[in-house]
Amino acid sequence: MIKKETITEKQEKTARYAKAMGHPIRMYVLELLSKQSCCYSGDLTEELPIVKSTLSQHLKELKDVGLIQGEIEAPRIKYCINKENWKEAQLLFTELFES
Amino acid sequence: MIKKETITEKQEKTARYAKAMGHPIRMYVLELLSKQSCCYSGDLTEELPIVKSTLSQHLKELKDVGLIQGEIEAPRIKYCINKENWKEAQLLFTELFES
DNA sequence: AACTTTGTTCGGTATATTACGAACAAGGAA
DNA sequence: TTCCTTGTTCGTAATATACCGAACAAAGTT
Repeated sequence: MIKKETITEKQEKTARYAKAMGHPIRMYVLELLSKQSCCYSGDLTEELPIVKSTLSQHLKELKDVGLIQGEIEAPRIKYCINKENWKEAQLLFTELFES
Repeated sequence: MIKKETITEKQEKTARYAKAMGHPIRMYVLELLSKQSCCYSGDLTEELPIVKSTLSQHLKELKDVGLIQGEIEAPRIKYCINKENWKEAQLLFTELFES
């Protein structure tokens, strides 16, 4: 965490979102969920060249940063975009690119 | 590098840009350059809480991914946005968030 | 209760990232 | 030529990331 007021909270937040998006697997999941409303991680394990434990870690990262959310639908978990934060990220990136 | 056609080239590229943007220092530099047309890294060293060698590494990363470019203006180097790639990144992120 | 399915956590390993200071290179100024 | 300024590269260290397989936990099925 940078502590010198040169860097704004906004920049920190944008960077945090960008970092979470900075991996092909996570980018894939985000794009999928942004078009498809929801998915189950079992589906992802089949499509993606990684084992479930690794996928779980990537999903956790996306959850931790707030870009997705999971809802238990036993025995599976349904993932979707966290619309509020997704919108925030969209705004942050739009502002960045338009300035 | 993921090699299983699930993940598209576009997603790989977007993730690559996102990763480069995924650090507060680099985000700061990008935002500055996107509004200000150019800057010199000496200015950045004064504003930012890092030493010049660390800054040099961050700038190299942004250069390597193609988001900025440097022009020698001895004895300094003038940095600006690489407009072509910046536009590409903008497009990729816009598409991602709008889909 | 025993089994199955689904996903997380743990332990371990390999590689990448971030950071610093020292040393080096390039070029202008004295 | 000898400084000085600027920025890169090198060596090093601490921490983070990415990945796997095995073990574990939760909850529905048989």
